[in-house]
Amino acid sequence: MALAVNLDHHDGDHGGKRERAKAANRDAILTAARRVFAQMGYEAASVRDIIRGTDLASGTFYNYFKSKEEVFEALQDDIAKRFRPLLHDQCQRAETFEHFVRGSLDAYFDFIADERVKGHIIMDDHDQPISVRLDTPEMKAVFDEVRTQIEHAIGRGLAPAMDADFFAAAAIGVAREVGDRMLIRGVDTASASAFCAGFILGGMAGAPRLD
Amino acid sequence: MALAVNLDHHDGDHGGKRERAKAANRDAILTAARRVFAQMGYEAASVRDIIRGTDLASGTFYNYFKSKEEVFEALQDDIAKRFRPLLHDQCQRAETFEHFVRGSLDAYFDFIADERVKGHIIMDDHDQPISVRLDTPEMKAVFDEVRTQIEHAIGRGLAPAMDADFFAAAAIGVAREVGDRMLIRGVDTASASAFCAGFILGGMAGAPRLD
Amino acid sequence: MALAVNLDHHDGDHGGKRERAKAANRDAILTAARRVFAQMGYEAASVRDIIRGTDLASGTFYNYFKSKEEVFEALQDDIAKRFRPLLHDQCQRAETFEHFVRGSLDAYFDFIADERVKGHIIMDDHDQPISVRLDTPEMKAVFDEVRTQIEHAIGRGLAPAMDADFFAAAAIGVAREVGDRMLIRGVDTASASAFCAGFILGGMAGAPRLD
Amino acid sequence: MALAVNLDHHDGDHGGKRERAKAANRDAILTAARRVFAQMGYEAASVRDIIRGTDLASGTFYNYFKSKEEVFEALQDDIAKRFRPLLHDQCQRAETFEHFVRGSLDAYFDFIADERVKGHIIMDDHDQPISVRLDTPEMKAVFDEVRTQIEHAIGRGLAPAMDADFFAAAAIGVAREVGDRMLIRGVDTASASAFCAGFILGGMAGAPRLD
DNA sequence: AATGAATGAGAATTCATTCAT
DNA sequence: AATGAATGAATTCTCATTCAT
Repeated sequence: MALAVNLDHHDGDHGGKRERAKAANRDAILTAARRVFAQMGYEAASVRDIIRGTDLASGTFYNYFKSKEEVFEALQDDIAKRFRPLLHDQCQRAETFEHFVRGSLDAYFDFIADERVKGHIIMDDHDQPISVRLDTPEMKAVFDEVRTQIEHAIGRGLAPAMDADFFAAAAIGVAREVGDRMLIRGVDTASASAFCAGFILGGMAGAPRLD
Repeated sequence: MALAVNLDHHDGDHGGKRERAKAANRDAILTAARRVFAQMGYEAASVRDIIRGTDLASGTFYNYFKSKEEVFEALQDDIAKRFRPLLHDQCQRAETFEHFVRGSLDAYFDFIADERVKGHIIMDDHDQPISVRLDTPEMKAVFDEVRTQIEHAIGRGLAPAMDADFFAAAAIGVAREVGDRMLIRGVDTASASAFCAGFILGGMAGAPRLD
Repeated sequence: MALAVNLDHHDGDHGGKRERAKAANRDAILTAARRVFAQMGYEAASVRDIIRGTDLASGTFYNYFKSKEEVFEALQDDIAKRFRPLLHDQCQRAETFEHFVRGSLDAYFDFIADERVKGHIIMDDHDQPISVRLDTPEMKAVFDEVRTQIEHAIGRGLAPAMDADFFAAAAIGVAREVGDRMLIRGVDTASASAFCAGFILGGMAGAPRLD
Repeated sequence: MALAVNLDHHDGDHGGKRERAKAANRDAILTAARRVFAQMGYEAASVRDIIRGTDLASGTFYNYFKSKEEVFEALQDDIAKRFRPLLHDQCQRAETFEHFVRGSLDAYFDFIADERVKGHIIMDDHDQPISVRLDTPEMKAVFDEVRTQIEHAIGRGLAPAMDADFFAAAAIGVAREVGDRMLIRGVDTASASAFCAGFILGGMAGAPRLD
């Protein structure tokens, strides 16, 4: 009689080959999707484009994601998970609004430079960097995060009484466009961040007050 | 059904009906394209969608444009032609950089408000305004125009010695994002323009100098 | 000056090549669908199977029908249009229920024999006739028609007081199964019809009365 | 997840757990298949649908059956095994053809009512009963069984000299269609059976004689 | 020049089946 | 024997583009 505990070896095989293969495939899809979205933009990209960027068969995509949208969301989560702590740290330490702004900008520019280094920002046919796509899950997630933090900071009274909504929009606009320029001109996070910080803090001083 | 302008077949009157019909058909396509791009976005829109928004037959499209891309470019030209004079007037009159900035912003916000009034900005399912699509030929053309003028102005020495490229990027970023917000919150060009002017001029003051 | 009435030659070109080609294509699709449904059954058949049975390109199917369902309905209409007059004539002339039954059965067996002669009933690999498929648009339409007429006749009091619903079901069941058998054994409409008439009229006599 | 019956791996006990587990898995597949076929119809059902209705993994299906077709056949056998004794009992006891007919019809209507009670007959979206699917292994098997018995009975001379083939077809047609109606109207096996018995016996009397 | 049907490549998705574990 | 991920063929449908009329 079999008294040995019957370990069902098929169950939670978390360190096994199967599990590792699954994780690898999921990663392969996400990586391909990141590249494809960056190259073609989210709208233009098709599920086929994503799987073509992979060794996997077409049907395999659907073992992991139901649609392009779901990959998009997974990427957003991914980015948000990586960026949020960076930003959060900066915010925690900030005692003045200037610290907050500079810290956030440093986090942002470091993040996009890092993304690029990881190859997530792609060169075009003439070896020019394709500027960061605005319609990419990456950027959506980052900007949402930033907007939230800015509004939060303004809510805490770190900044003067002004139109918080417009202010957040303006600050994001500055960082986004300057970041874009920076990637085109060549990565120099320090000067880009410094420029933006000066601009945004100056802008804050110059913007109309609410009474 | 032949709803297209009906042509006589007997002559070659180049300044006559035929020419006018051609212009009318071209216009019909451009108008439909504008609406379709605004509603679905450039990527999602198909040539079919454009001709469906027209009384013309599908084949007729190709008598006027080779592809969706070509329509896009034609629209950009179109917009640029309408926006450039507005902007140019402002620039001509400007004696100080502040005048130039305020004038340009007024021109910009008036332009996007006007675009919206013309129905080019669409309400979504919940009757919320869909913010101006950034991936629209309209907006691409406008930003290019603005960038050119800003760089030109900085080149003429109207502004202090600073990173002109970053400055143009920052100013565009501010106008773009705040314009977007404004359309969501409700059109109020005066206050949006004032906010941006204050912000950008303040930003200029705060941004790092070049030595 | 062109005073001639400008006939738009693109409009209702009902006798032209275009129109003839359209009608021919539509017919080709319907014919192929008929064959495919008869061979594989409606459920098993795919749109691809239908277009493969045709010289047309895959996309062309969708110029004529939105789906397999729509072809099915077109075929049903088709059949109903051809069978209804036959049945109707029989019904008009019938003065007794027996006449009605015999006339309807004659019409039915003639119809299915005719369908078969037209090649709509297919031989299998061993050259055996594939019995008429019950799940074919043809047969659905015919049975609906028959059921309607039977219920109508019973409603007019041509038959004794009995369960009209069951009676119609029974009569259809007899005709359907015997027709099926006949096609397998070899077409002999006279004896099949005579058998069914005798059976159904006897069945009517033997079926329980309603009080 | 391993929900399948958990096997010991250490022995070859052919009458033991392993065998019982195998039978249980086979049963689980058959039960799921029965439900799925009844709900979606044989053609529309996929192997995936069947295994989804099971705790088993997809690959396990192929340890028991090679295809959907094989499950179909197994179900037919299954049904035939359950229905044949019922029908056989009736036949054994029958001393007259009338007894045989009534007994068989009772067996048939009891069988389909029973099938329905077991939940094998499904309600549609409007809570109307979906009539017994004719394309189900259940029904195929039942009709084959009935046909065999009828032909056998006629062969034994219990009925007058008539076209046995057509007679069997007619009787089956009546039972099938009336059974279908009954399920739609509401189960009342006694009256459905009585109607069919009267109809078929009357039909037999009325059908043309062979000389 | 305008028409609109035909074309066939391509996209999203599902599914039967295999096979390493 | 059971598992379930991977596979790639098959299916439905759309679309840009061509071309005979």
